[in-house]
Amino acid sequence: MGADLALLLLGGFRALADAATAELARRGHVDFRPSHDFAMRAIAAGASNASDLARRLSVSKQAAAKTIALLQERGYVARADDPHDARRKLLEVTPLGRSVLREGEAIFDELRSRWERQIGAGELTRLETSLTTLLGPSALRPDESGWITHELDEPSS
Amino acid sequence: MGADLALLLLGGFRALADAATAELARRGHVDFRPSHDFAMRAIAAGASNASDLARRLSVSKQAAAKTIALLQERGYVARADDPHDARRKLLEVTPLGRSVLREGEAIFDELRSRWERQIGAGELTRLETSLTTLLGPSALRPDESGWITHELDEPSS
DNA sequence: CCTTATCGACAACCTAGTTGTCTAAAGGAG
DNA sequence: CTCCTTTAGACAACTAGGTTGTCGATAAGG
Repeated sequence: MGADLALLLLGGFRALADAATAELARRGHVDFRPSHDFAMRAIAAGASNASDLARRLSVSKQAAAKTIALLQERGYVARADDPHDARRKLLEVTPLGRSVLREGEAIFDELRSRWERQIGAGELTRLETSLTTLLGPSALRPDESGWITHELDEPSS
Repeated sequence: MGADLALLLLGGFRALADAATAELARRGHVDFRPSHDFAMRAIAAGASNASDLARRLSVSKQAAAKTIALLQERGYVARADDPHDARRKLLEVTPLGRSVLREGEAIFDELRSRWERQIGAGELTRLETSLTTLLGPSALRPDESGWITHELDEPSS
């Protein structure tokens, strides 16, 4: 049935995202969600102020500002005055921010390896190839292609 | 990279869910989201009151009550007094509710066929088999296995 | 009969968004 | 150099979809 396909895809994402969130929490990054990761990556990739970040994430400036405030509060990004434009506040990823990004990548890689061991490297590559064909390569660039997720709930975990 | 896998799965779900939501809207069911569908199916499957629905969806009674209020307001479910228990309000799926469920199924089936034409029936079955292996069969029963999604955003669409 | 459990409603709050309004600063046209 | 427009970011007020805690009414069991 068609709906089952959607459920499988969602279930797959949630399994990975929940496991990653839980593992990050275990390592001290409590409540660091996928959307925070997206935002951090956009900042690391060059979004140097709130308005720019908003554009890259395709959300309102206000939503971006709230995310920045949260990331700043937790020490993942820092804001400084822009010497060339008094309106702007320059965004910067802190060492803590860089470490959470690195750890996030490592965790996802580890989760992928786990799946590889379960169904085989070939089968997993095949799955990725199929999905890439279906979605187009733009699916991998959320911060440039104009979609962003709402947060997915933490289950009982 | 591991994170890409997660993005592909999320992208796949979103592609299906957004297309289905848009198509339902086109057919007159405006703002009918996946979570409404989950709730309706749980009711159709026997959740006959708010507390029961809450348990099946693994959310609080209050969250279930809000969803019911919305579905009732739009005419998808009806509530009547329970003759055997004055505390309960019996939930019932209206003809309109049944029709939206039928249409939802048909739309998802059609979307799946479209994917089948793109990558081939064998490849799609393979993808579903892999995901089922990875997630276990419980992934297909969201209303019984204890997870529910937050809503996913409508993108620019 | 009385205690305990359950149903559904209420108020208050959280998170992650939205739009609209506003000030201050930047920058281009004349 | 001065206007006019654009931009950055902050504020308030709102929405959706959740949460917890409280409460009154009803049901059910010792």
